[in-house]
Amino acid sequence: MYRAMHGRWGERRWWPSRAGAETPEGKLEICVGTILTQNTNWRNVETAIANLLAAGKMTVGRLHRARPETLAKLIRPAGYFNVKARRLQSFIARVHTGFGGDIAAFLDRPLATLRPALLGVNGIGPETADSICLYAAGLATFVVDAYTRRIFLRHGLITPASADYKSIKRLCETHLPAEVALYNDYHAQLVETGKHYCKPTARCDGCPLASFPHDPRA
DNA sequence: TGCCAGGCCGGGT
DNA sequence: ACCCGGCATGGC
Repeated sequence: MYRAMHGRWGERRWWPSRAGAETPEGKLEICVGTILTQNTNWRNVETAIANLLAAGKMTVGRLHRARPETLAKLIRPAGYFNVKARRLQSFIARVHTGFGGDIAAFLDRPLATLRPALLGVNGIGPETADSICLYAAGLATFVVDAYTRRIFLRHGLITPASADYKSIKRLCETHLPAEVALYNDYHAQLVETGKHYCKPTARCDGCPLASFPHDPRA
């Protein structure tokens, strides 16, 4: 299924997009993006990120010191701007107080400690935590999202009873080599495929996965 | 015109 | 352990 999707869309080259995941600025931008894109179209998130950059707020220090209302105004296009302003600052607070604002140091930990630390931040759930671990920290952890669940359900790889986050994640990680580059692109492929062909209303026609057994109504 | 978007939290059963 | 309402803008 991965080869079919990759053949259709090509390498997705998700994060890092702009600054590069090697630089602290790039890592921070990825973390901010993961929070802003919660249940939100990436297009809107790009506008919000551009606003933060233009306002010179895309640093740990500036995000930490900014008033919530100021932040909310800048990230308005991303929706849920009040909750996201708070979530952004609760994340930044950990980086600021625990690691002197050094985002690279904050991320430079094994999965076994970084992931729980992220889950302890109010506003960071399993998907956002895994996205930060995979895309910003470069750790091999599989990211599960609504499209992953929907596609796997339609293809009978999971059942409604086994469709919880942890089960789907485990399924992927036990059947795939634990490679960062693969996990990175695989998640992106699922999202791209889902956006075009696996919305709540069934439109499987032309889907790169159409030749695999599936039930559009599932 | 609705429906949907790269979720998560808090309060209630 | 689930279930649900709330959060909100912008594009197709």
